[in-house]
Formats: sequence, C-alpha cells, structure tokens
Amino acid sequence: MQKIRSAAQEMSVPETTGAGPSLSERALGQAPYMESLNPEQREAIESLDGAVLVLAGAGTGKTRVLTTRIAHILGTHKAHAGQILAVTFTNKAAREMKARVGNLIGGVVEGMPWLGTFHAIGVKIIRSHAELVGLRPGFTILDTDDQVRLLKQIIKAENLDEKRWPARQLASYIDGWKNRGLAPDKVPDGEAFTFANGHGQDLYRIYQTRLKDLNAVDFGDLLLECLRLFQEHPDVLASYQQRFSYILVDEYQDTNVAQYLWLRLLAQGGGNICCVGDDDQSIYGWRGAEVDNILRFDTDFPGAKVIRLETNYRSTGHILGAASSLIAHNESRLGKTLQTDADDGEKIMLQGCWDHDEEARVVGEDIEQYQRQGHRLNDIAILVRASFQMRAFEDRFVTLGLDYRVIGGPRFYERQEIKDAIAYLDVVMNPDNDLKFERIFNTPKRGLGDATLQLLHTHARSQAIPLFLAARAVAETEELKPRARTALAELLKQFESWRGLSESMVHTELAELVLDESGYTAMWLADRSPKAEGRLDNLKELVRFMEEFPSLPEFLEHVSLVMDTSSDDGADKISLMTLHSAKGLEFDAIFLAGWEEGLFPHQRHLDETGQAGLEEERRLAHVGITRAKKRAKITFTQNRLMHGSWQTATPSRFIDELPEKHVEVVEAAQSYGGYGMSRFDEKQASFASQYDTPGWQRAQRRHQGGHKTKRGPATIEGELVASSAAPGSGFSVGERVFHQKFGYGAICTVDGNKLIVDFEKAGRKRVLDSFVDRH
DNA sequence: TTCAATCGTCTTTTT
DNA sequence: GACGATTGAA
Repeated sequence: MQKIRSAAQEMSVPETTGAGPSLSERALGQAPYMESLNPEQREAIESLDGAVLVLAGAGTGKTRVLTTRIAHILGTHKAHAGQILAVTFTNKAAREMKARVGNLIGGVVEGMPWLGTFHAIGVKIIRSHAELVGLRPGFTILDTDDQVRLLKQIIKAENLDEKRWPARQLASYIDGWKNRGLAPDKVPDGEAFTFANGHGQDLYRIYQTRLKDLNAVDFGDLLLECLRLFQEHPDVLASYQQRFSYILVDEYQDTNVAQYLWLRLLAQGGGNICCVGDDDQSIYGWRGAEVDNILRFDTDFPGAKVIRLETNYRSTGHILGAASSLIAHNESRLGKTLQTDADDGEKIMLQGCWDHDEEARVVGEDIEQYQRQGHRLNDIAILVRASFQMRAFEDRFVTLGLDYRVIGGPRFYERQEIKDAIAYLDVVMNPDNDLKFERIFNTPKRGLGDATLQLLHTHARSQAIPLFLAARAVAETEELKPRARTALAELLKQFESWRGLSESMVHTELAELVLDESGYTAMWLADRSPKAEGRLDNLKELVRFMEEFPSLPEFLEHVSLVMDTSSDDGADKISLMTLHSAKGLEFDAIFLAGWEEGLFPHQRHLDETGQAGLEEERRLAHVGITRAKKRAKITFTQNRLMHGSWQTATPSRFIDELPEKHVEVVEAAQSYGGYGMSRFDEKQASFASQYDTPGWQRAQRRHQGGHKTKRGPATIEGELVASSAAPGSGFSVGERVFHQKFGYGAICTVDGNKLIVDFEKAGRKRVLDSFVDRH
C-alpha cells in the first residue's frame, strides 16, 4: 500500500498540467507528450508506418499509448486531424480519448472528425452515400425494440408460429450474421436452417427489404452497409483509403468479423494501422467479438510489428501475481507476462460466507472499516458476475447508509417511459417512422387495439405508404367503429398540431406539450405503482437533457446512437457493477463477489460454448482482479438463492487456480452464518444510537423518496429473525403489527397462521404471522 | 379492448 | 421470486 512509484509513471491520471519538458528534453527537441514513457510504449508510439499490433496488458498504459500516438502524428505533422481514423467501441472511450488528445497537444484542437465508435463512424459514412446503399438521406436507426417489433410482424406475415419461433431469437441470429459480415445470401445453409426449418434466411432477406422500405437501418447495418458500400463502390472505398493515412483501433480484441473486414478494407490502401488490445481481456465473445482477430493479426497484416506492453503500473505484486497465474490457465492466448516495480502489497483476501446476505454484510463491514482508515468510497468497487447479485449489496448499503452508484445497469434510454417519449417526438418529426408510431399508437390506452392496427397495416401495405398516412386515410372512411375512428382522428390531429408547432416552438417546450396533451404524463400520474413516480422524474430528466441540444432532430440523432448518459455527480460513492462493465476502470479496493461454480464461471456460458466459454469466463476473472490497485477480496457463498430456490454452492474453480502465496484466507468467524449472526445483527440495528447516525437518516429519506420497489426497506434476513422471535398464533383483526419488509400495518383478516394486513406504506399484503411482530 | 391471472423464463449487454 | 408476455374472461 505504501507504494513508491514516480508520479510520472502513473498511467491512470490524464496528463493535464504539470511541469513542462525538462531543459535537456527541450534542447533535444523532445515533445512534451513523450515524457516519461517506457521503451515499449515509446516504440508503440513512434512506429507509425505499416501495421502495428500493441498487445497491452491490463494497466500497462494502453490508452496513453493511443492518445500519445495521435498527438505524435499531429505533432510531427505527418497528418492533420481529419486524416486520422480512430475507432473505439464505446462513446465513453471516444470522449475520453478526445479529451486526452486535447490535453496532450495543448487545449485547442479542432475536433477529430473521425474519432468515434465504429457505429458512429459507420453512420457518418453511410449518411454521405445513402443513395448508393438504397437509402434516403434521413434514414432512421432502429433500436432493439423496433427491430423485434418488425421481426414479429414479418414472422406473423409468413404464417409462422410466433411462439415456436420467437422474434427475439431471430433478432439474435440476424445480429450474429451481421456481426460476421454476412448478407442474407451469404448465410451458410446449415445455419439458415436452424431457424423456422429453413426459413431463417428468407426471413432475414425479407427483414432487410422491409428496412429499406422503412428507410431504416439497425445497428448491425451501420457496419454491414458500410462494408457493402466499400465492396460495391471501389471509388468510394478508394476515397476513404486516401483520406485515412493513419488508422487507430482501441480494444481490438473486441472486434467482430464485420469490423475486422471493414478495417482491413480501409487499411489496404497502404494505410498505417495500429491496433491496441489485450487478448486476455476479450470478454465479449457472446456478442460476436472474435478473439481470433487479435490472435492472427500478423497473418492478416503481413509484416506487422507486434509490440508487447508488459509493465503494469496499476497493481501491487500480489494482485498482479494472482491475476497472471490465473490467466495462465488459458490455452488460447498470445501470452504476456505482466510485471510491476510495485511492492507485493497485501495478499488477495478470500472469504466464504453462508449466503448472499452474509456476503453483503461482510463486504459492508470491510468497507466501513476501510472508510474509517480514511479511504474514500470512490476508490472502492464491487464486481459481480450477474446483475441480480447487486440487490443484496444495494439493500445492505441502504441499511448501512453507505452511498453507492450502480454502473452500467438499465440505462436511461432503455427505460420504457423514455423510449415512449422519444417515440412520440420521433413521430412528430418523422411521420413515416412506422415502428415508433406503432409503439405509441395505443400508449396511453386510447381504445385503439390490435384490430385497428391490422387495418392500418393492410392499408399501408396495399398502398405502399407509411402507417401514419394510412391512418389518415382510414380515419376518413367508415371502416372503423365510431369509437376507434374518433380516437384515431384525435391522435392524428394532435400529431399534426405538434408538427406545426415544432417549427416555431422551443423543442423542450414542445416535448412537454406533447407529453401532456397526449395524456402520457397523465397515464403515469394515474398509476399508483411505486415505480410511476420515478418514471415521471425520468421524463423531467429527459426534457432537461434535451436542453443541451439545439434542436429536436439533433437530439434524436444523438439518442439513436448514444445510449449512455454518464451522470457522474462526483459524490463519494461505492461503485457497484458487473465484471463486464468494469473493463477499463480501476479502483484502490475491489470486492469480487459470488465466486461459485455455476455462477462464476457461469453454467450456461459453459454449456453453450464449452472450453472457449470457460476461457472467456477466466478472462473475466482476470479482468476483475486486475481492476484492483491495492486491495482485492474474493468472496463466495455456500448457499445461493437461484431462481427462487436455495442451492448449495461450491467455490469457483478459479479460486483454486490462484497460487496460495498470493492469497490470504479469512476464516469465517464463529458468529457468522445462520441464525446467530442474524439475530446479533438485528439487535445491533435496534439500538437507538443506530437511528441517529447520518447514514441511517439518509437511508430513511431514501425509502421515503420512493426509490425502493415493493421489496421495501432492505432489512436482511427478516424471515430468520422473525421466525425465531415470534412464535406464531393469536393475532386478532385490527391489531397493529410491524413487518420487516412492509413496515407498520393493521391486521385485516386472520386465517390460521396467514394474515392479511393493510400496511401503511406497502398496501394490502398476505403474510405469515411469523413474519410480523406485535406493536 | 381491457384487465387480471397464469405461464415461462431467468448472464453478460460497448452500439 | 419476479418480471414480462400471453391468454382468457368481462
């Protein structure tokens, strides 16, 4: 922990300010951004010509190499910003890279127009050549919901059994094909057969045709259509090949086949390509990433230079040693040996727990202790394999009054209410966006059902016009029942009025107006479920966020491509996330929870992809451990609640793959496990002093704020406590009781040991008498 | 057309 | 155990 490391070697800190170049460096004409690089990093930055693969292990300064390389190209005037293509996977990575390049070359950079995600750059290219791939310029980008809705229609239209052949599954097949760069006619026969007895390929073809009719693309198309454009129009390809004299790729181990083909086409113009990645951190195989891309880089790009970055500037010796030994169990890897100058530091701690509640309790205690030692919550993260594991931790932190943030998780734009709101706005701007129109056509309920929709579809198809126009036509006729007809006419009238206002009105005001007049806000106001309040908040948040955009169309283009809103409020909070979303991050202290067979490695991943799956899970473990700078603790439980029933769990095989010399086992304390600890814990919680702490009060406020779902205040093992504390019998109607989860309430009926209680906060519930206490 | 009850599913999720 | 999707009754 008392690490001695020169500040200049600290890779994780963006090089913002600081001392300028030394006198000698200035005398040598050394650029300031080249300071304090190790020889391998320097080589990776200076090898500008030809193909270069930088194998950058965890914490070896990967991002720094990429950004410095860009700065170097610019600084030596090899190319100007518009000639550099730099691709990342996430918007976040793109933003960060932009900021860091800006810092390196001194503030004002005219933007790097071609620095962005694969998809963002794909759209940009397709937009400039839309007509060449059969699209009109203003084409829309479908999200997953739209995609599935469209596929469902197609499946239905083909008279296939929707249940036997779910649209969702077809969507994932199509995604898979697109990831591999396969157009409908290229799909291997065998695979096309796996869906709907050979209809798979047809359905895919029909889907593509429908997309063109709708003037729309899905995410996969952003690459696939780009590929097709390049293949069918060599002149277009050539122009881009000439434009991009330097290509840089981040996280190359995550590229799929389509992305690889795309890059190869662009690089073939003699372009200089530099890919940075780490085969040991490839964890998105299930999303189409091909580790093979990185494994056979030098055959794809003959004469490629491979540079290994093996000096880790992040973790202490024990942590790095454990991670390296673990990943050495994988067979298909290029092989790197990470080294550090750092001290050994603390060993990785390992602790077994009775169940997930105790696991959360143990972690919570450790965190409180760590905090007492003067560390910040911001430096702590909990990494889990699956998101359902998060709940136990959230519950525990709420009771302890520890602030936390969930990273990843259900994203803002994925929420139902946000998608609905955006659908409304989209239809205002694009009346021919059928899928969005369909989404909100009966939301809120306005008496327009399946029958009406079918009628509109028939019309639309026979006339080859968008649904919205078909709706207008149908509303003029007598085909609908009066009630539906009025409702439809009213909706259309509203849209036309909004559309008219969109010319003059400020877009945020228009959004509020649309949400109000459509009855959408009212729908949630009328909803008594606990979630409704949060949804209304989200809608307000959406409008607030829109202010950052000059106009509605620009906002809509943004949301179709950028699915994240990183709201980092800077407050001191524990981070809670899945192992997948932890890639690229680092923390002083890391808790790795739930290392049990079946959960981690995940059984289903193993079943589906066998050995390769196991290796990917192991890479995930490696990613997890290497997130830690100073401390890491692994926990596992002996009993886990899976799909509603308790399972006995065995420790993960990965645990036994860690060398003993790097691990310290924390013996389970006697009071841990089962009833003893639970009761002890409960007594603690009932001391008055507990209620006076700021943390408790924070927790209380949070409960009242309505953020909690029906689970109610997250008291732990309420069941164990209650069952041992309250011998069941003799409750009477009207009696006031307290329930661990639902709070206070009055008994409504008694039926043996079953009670129906009207709770003050949670409403009417059926509970067992052993779960409540007299009050 | 709508609502309530039942059924089936349940890893990860950059765009 | 919990959620979403689908079914069947009003």
